Amino acid sequence: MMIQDILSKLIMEALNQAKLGGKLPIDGIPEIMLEHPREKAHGDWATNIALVLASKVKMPPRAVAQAIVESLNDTQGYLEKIEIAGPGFINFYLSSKWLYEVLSLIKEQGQKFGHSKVGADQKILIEFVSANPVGPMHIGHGRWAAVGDTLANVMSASGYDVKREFYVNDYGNQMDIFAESVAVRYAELLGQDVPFPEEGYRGEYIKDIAREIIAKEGDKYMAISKEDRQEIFKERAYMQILEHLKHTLQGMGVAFDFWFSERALHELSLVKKTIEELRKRGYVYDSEGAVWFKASAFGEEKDRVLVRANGEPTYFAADIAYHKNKFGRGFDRVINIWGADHHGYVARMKAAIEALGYPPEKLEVIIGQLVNLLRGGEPVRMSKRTGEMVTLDELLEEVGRDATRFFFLMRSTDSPLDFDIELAKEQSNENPVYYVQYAYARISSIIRYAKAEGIDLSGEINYNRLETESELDLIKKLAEWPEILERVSRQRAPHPLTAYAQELAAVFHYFYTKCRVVGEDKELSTARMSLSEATRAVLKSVLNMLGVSAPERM
RNA sequence: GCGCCCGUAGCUCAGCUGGACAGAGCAUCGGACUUCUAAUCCGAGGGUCACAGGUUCGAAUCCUGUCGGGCGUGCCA
Repeated sequence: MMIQDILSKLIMEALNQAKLGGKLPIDGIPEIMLEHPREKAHGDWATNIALVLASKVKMPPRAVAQAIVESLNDTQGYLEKIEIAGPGFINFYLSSKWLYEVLSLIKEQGQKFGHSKVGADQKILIEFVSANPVGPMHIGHGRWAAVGDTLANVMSASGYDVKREFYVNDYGNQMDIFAESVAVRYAELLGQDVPFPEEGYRGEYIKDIAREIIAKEGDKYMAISKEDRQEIFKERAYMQILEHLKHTLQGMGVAFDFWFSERALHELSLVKKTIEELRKRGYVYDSEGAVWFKASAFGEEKDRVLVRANGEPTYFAADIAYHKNKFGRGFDRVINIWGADHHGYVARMKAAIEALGYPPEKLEVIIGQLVNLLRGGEPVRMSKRTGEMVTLDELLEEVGRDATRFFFLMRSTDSPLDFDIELAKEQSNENPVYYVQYAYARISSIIRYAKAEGIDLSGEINYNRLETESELDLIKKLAEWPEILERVSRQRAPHPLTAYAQELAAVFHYFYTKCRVVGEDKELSTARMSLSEATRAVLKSVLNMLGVSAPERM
């Protein structure tokens, strides 16, 4: 049971007690809000309950607070002190007894500390990245890879049953253009003069694919028809890109549970069937030779095309079928991570889901703002037209996985991210990744030393020897970890993790300068060693969630 | 035009369902290594929370409007 729950239960009991004693004429009990005060001088936890109740019971807030405090009965001795402060806040100061219990809990649970069952085994599907299989991943994909993977890590720790999925858009027009691009480069390399398609993919990698075909099989494909050539090249190039995507994701430390092919939807007629179902439900009509979805029935500004006049279904139609399939697979919630350039698509997708009879809130879409790549403060230009861009592979190569992931996870997804390559590469104090990793390496070093000096934690540990401010602050920071995990899960936003990692590292570094772990006093050394071990376990958990390595030495 | 996101210290950004004198990192300035990792620590300066109204006992946070930036507004994906 987390300390908030304990406190909130105590307050609730106090309210009932005060009511029975005639001190507070309340009807119901409002939700009890507890927070960490900004100021350390205001205690470890505070509640505004008296301020909330004051107007209802027509009493001055401080008098309400007084009545509550008088009725509060801390039987377990978790509280050191309770104060009424300011306009009527009640401030709680935790006793070290509770802090020591946190330490023994961490010792017992190790890296499982902070894990919970708030997710209640709800089945969650997180779909992210889903880069088109027509080229290498770009920087923006990297952000979604990091965010999606870390969110999945945290939600799993919070008791959700989470699966990661990559939707492969391996169908339709873009694949044809992709194939044509390869075919044209192939012909070009063999000395033919053919015009490059207007919308073609101009990246150098297209030429590489063509070169490889030539190297392996020469010019034999010039003998067959253009159509056959493109069909063969499409499959080859697709497979190659898909392998490449998997390789890049591996470099990011991301492993998907499922790779879902758009083609499969079409091959199994699921797109057609979904449109038919929508039609049966009365949300489809024909007009101007096309088939339309009545999005306007769900408050959308206009209706959307499902099947074009040329008979080809739209991407949207396939995506509806895809989402129907997701729910059909039994997921309670479906989370999609999309770039801001797709946000106009959210409402219509939700409309479609509603039209199919699913509650639209079962689909959660995280809209992430885009990434700006900088190098030493200067924007790096990228152009889809010329195919000139910095790929995620290059970034990983240059910056490394740890810094890449950490930087991608540092900001709220609501904020556009400035990713400065030079900064991320810098192995200096400007770089928060190393700051956190250094703390980990430092703890590891201390623990190695302590073990060598014969300190061991197998016997009784007298936690009450930990009594200075820097020690207690460190324990309090460790105690926050479950709150962070819960918050990240609830808000579906991983960026508090990096902030916490930095805070925990900072509190540890401070403890390190104030307290010597290994010393003459065996009992004290053991207690501090145990505190170090606890910090190491939690820091390791944080880094694991982030997908950043925890080096034993630096 | 309309929709979504954003506007907080010199820079990059936190600020959870409104709460007590607005936070962090970097940068700047000044200190700390005979002791378990100085990739560290301590201290200082630095803000009309874009602007104007409103709701509230209380607003960076909620509502309305204005200005500024990003993205979107396809029978593209």
